[in-house]
Amino acid sequence: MKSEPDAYSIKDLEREEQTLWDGIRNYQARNFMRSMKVGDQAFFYHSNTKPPGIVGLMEIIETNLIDPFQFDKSSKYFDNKSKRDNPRWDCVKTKYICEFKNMITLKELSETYTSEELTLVRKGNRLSIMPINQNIALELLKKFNQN
DNA sequence: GCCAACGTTGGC
DNA sequence: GCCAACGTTGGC
Repeated sequence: MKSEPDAYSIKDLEREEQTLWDGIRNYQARNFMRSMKVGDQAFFYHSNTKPPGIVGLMEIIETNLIDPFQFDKSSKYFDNKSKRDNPRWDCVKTKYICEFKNMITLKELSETYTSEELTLVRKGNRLSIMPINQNIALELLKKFNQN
C-alpha cells in the first residue's frame, strides 16, 4: 500500500497506531482493497520520495468501511456521483506493526524481482494498492530485513 | 522538469 | 461504443 510520506508516512502511523486508509479513488486499487481480510499484513510503501521503497509493515484490522470523504464537499476526495445509499468508495483500517531498520528500496526490489513476481516493479505501474504473492513477501522479508 | 503509462471525460 | 483530449501518478 503506497503513500506519499509528505501526506502520510510510516512515522505518522507509528504515532497514531492505526489509520483509516481513505482517499482511494481508483477502481482497481479499491477492488484489491476489498479482497483484504482482517489479520492480513501489508507492506507500507513510500512513493514520490527519494528513495521510494518499502518502509514497514501493517496489519489490516477492519474491512468494508465506507470512506467518509466521498461525502465531504470540502475534501479533495469528494465524489458527487457517490450516493449515501450506495457508496462507491470504501476502505480498510490498518494498524502499525513495525518500521524496517533499513527500508527496501524500489531499486533493490526491481533488481531482485521481475514484474511477474512483483507487480510493484512493473514499469509505469501507478496502482497505489496491489497484491503480493505470499511466498515472495516472506522471501522479501527474509532477504532484506534480517535483524 | 520530463515523460511513460495509464484512467477519466465527453463529444460524436 | 469509439476515441481524442486531458489529468494523474510517480520514477527518474
